[in-house]
Order: sequence, then C-alpha cells, then structure tokens
Amino acid sequence: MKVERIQAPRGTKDVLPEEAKRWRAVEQAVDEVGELFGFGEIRTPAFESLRLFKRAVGEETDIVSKEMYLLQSKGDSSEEFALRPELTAPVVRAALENSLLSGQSDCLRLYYNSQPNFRYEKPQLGRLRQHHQFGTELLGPADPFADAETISFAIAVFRKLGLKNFRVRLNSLGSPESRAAWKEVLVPYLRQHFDKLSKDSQRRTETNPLRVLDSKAPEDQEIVRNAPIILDYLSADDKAHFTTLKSALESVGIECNIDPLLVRGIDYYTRTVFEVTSSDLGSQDALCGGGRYDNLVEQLGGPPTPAVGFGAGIERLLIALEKAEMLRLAEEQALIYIVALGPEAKPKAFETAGLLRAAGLRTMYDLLSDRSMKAQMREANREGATHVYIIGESELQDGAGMLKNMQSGEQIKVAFESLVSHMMGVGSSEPNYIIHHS
RNA sequence: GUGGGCGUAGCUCAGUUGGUUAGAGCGCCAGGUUGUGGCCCUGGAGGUCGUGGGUUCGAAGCCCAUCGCUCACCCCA
Repeated sequence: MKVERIQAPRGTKDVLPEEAKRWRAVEQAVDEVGELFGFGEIRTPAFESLRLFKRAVGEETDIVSKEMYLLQSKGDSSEEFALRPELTAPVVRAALENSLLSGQSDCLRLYYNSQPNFRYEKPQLGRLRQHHQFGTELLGPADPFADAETISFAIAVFRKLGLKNFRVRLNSLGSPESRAAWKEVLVPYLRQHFDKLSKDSQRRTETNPLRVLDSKAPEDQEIVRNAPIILDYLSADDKAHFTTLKSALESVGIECNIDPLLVRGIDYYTRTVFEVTSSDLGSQDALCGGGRYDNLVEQLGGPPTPAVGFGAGIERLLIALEKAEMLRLAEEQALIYIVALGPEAKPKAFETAGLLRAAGLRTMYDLLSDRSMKAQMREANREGATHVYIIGESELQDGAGMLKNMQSGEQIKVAFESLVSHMMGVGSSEPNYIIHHS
C-alpha cells in the first residue's frame, strides 16, 4: 500500500526535542531580561483584521502588498483577516482595546516572547514563512532614553546568550516634517541620476525613494553614497534626540554604527531606526530591527502617544548562536532508569517511578514489552541515566532493588521503601542550561 | 517574484564514459556475556536512488515536468 506522505508547508519548520532545548534557552533568557527590565509580557492572536496591517504597516509596503496570508472567513461577516506579519500593530491594537493606556500617565512597558509571524516569501536559510519573534514595545515615552532602553533590552538578551559577531546599526529618519524636507531634495537627486540606477531602484525612486538607499546593486552604490542624507535635514529637536540616544548607548558600552543608509520597510517609523545584524548569517543577516513610531497609536485610533520597540527573530538568533557554537546545554540532573525484568516487575517499576517523580526525581523506565536486560541497560545509558534501579524476580521477593551508579559501576541493594529518601541525597537542582561567554 | 546549485539507507556521503543482485561509515536490532550499559568482535534489518513522465535493449547517472532544500537578488526577523 502506498500512501502519499503529507509534508509540512513550505517555509515552516518542525522543532524537534534537541532543538527545542535551544529554543527554551533563548526564551528563558528573554523572560529573564523582561523581568530584569520590569516589562510585562503580552500575547496576542495569530491573526488580526486585515485593516489593522493595511493601516499600520502601510498598503504600499512589500509586507502588506504581497506577503500576507489572507484568511477566508466563515459566516456572514464581511471582515477580512490576515495572519499577522509583524507584532507592533497587534500589540498597539491590544493596548488600545484593553484600555492599557487610559488612566495612566506612566508609560507602558511590554514585551513578547516566541510569537509566530507569517509572511509569504521564498524560503531561504533564516527566512521562513512562519518565524518567531521576541521584542518589546514601550508606549508613552518620547524621551530618547526609551529608545536607549529598547536597544539595551535587545542587547541584554544577546549578551546573556553569549552572542558574538553582531553589530548595531543606527539611524534617524527624523520627524515627518524633517523627512519631507529631505525627500524634496532626495527625489530630484535620484531622478537626476535615473538612467544610471538599477531597474529596482528606478522603480523605487517613484514608489518608495527611501529604499533606494539600502540597495545592494553595485551600479547604485556611488549614486547612493553621494545622495543627500537625512541626518543633514533633521530638525534641532530630532538632532538632540539622536545625540542623547547615541551618548546613552555609549555610556553602557553598546557600540553603534551610524548608518545614514539604514531605512526600514515599514511606514510607521519616525526618528530612531535600528537594526542588529550578525556576520554569521549570510544574506538574511538582520537579527533584530526596530525603531520609534510616534504616530502609530494615534493612527490606530488612540490618543497621541509616542512609542518605540523592536522585534528579533528567534530562528535567526539560533542560527547565529549555533554558528558561533555559543549555546551549550549543561548536563542534566540525576536521572534514574528503572530496569524491570519480567511481566511481574513492570507494575512495580511503574509504581516506583511514580514515587520518585512525586519527590521531584527524574525517572524513566522501558515502555516496550519484555526487553532483555541488555537492551534496557543500553537504553538507560543512551538516555544518560546516572542511576539504574533493577527490579527482577529475586528483588521482588526480598523487597529491595539493585541500585547501580552508572558512572562508577557500583551497585547496592536498596529497599523499595527507602529508595526515594536514598535518592534525595543524590539529586541536584542545577539549571538545565548554561551559557558560555567567551 | 527573478536567477544559480543540489536531492542515493535514520544521519554523513561513495557510486568510474548510462550496463547484472546500489555501497561505506555512523546509528539501529540481535548474538558473543542463561539478569548488567559504555569499549571490542560477529551477524542482521533498513533504499519505489525526492516524485511523475520521457529517451534507451538497458537509467541513480541523460531529457522534461513537479516537490523540497540551498545560494544570490528582492524583502526582512
């Protein structure tokens, strides 16, 4: 009988047990940093009203115009939905919907962890159709230290995980007024060199001139290099904001590369934009991207509320950590493997495992039927058992099993009823991962 | 979306200009040790050569399509 195998959808990945340990290490690090910074966790639905993204991210952006998964809705609702391609808009929506902003003059500090995002793209290493992000959103503060706080949150996670070979790129896109002034100079400049620009950049000159700046096409490089830069068109306030941010980051040892060519593909950004890239990643090298979005909350129907945040890709972070061989998982705590010989021993093994587990001791036993001692021992060894507790016919008779230390090979008889207390002296409660820093 | 590379056992890979029963290492299972793991020795299981067509006396190798991975672009986390 030949049955067609159904595959996982293109651009999605299964996370298997070994890999899942690495995921948990990253997720733990994010939660710890969130705790450390006093941010509260938020989780939002995987799909939202399509209008949310059209309004927030921008209808002309690639993300909205060609990368969204649209959902067909049942019933008579004419509402269209989309799997979320990013998290800032949903988080802002949730904050407004749950009145998190009203009645408090303080700022709202939110973070999210391991949240799936969906974009219909051609898959590549580090570019999936479903990928996961952690990130933050600070709603309320206009202060440049909020920008510094945001970047430093991201860096704290990376440092905690021992990531190296990463670089922070920073730029300011200015307030809408500054940007308009700059565009008035930039667009004529690009038109002036129109013939020499790459096809893509010619198109972008009209649709999204900012994006010409981070073109990688060789023929664009010189034109881009001599193009008017936004930093020269910033208002006094924009400039002061940027300067304060730069020195704040410097004061905590976060090195930034000011990159006037850094633009980002989402419409809502104002002033600060930044990106963290890794040299261990190939062409999809952005680990984290974010910036300030002072007008978005209002655009989504809230009160005028300045805000800043970032999103970071977990799959990419894991690739970078693996390339640099950074994330080492520590050896596990004690593990007891019960070897049961014969059908009479199995119930006793199950019962004993229950007692050990109730006492917080990791315990396993063979789930296959009637396997030889050799097979069970081999599996115990493979699973990394520190101890094996053997229950056979004679052990059942005299009420005591054989406890073997797998490292030394020594074995002693331990009565069924005293096994738990005996093992309690052996177990440890080490954390299940450690991180190497150099 | 555009252009290039790849697809042989669970994994990493061999497979000579198309030529009989498609191989290795690791892993897995069993035996050597009638109730003792790791090391060693012996044996075994496991492959519609990604899938579907085509060319040919004959295809893992050639041609076409398709699926998947991958690299660069586009875009981005």
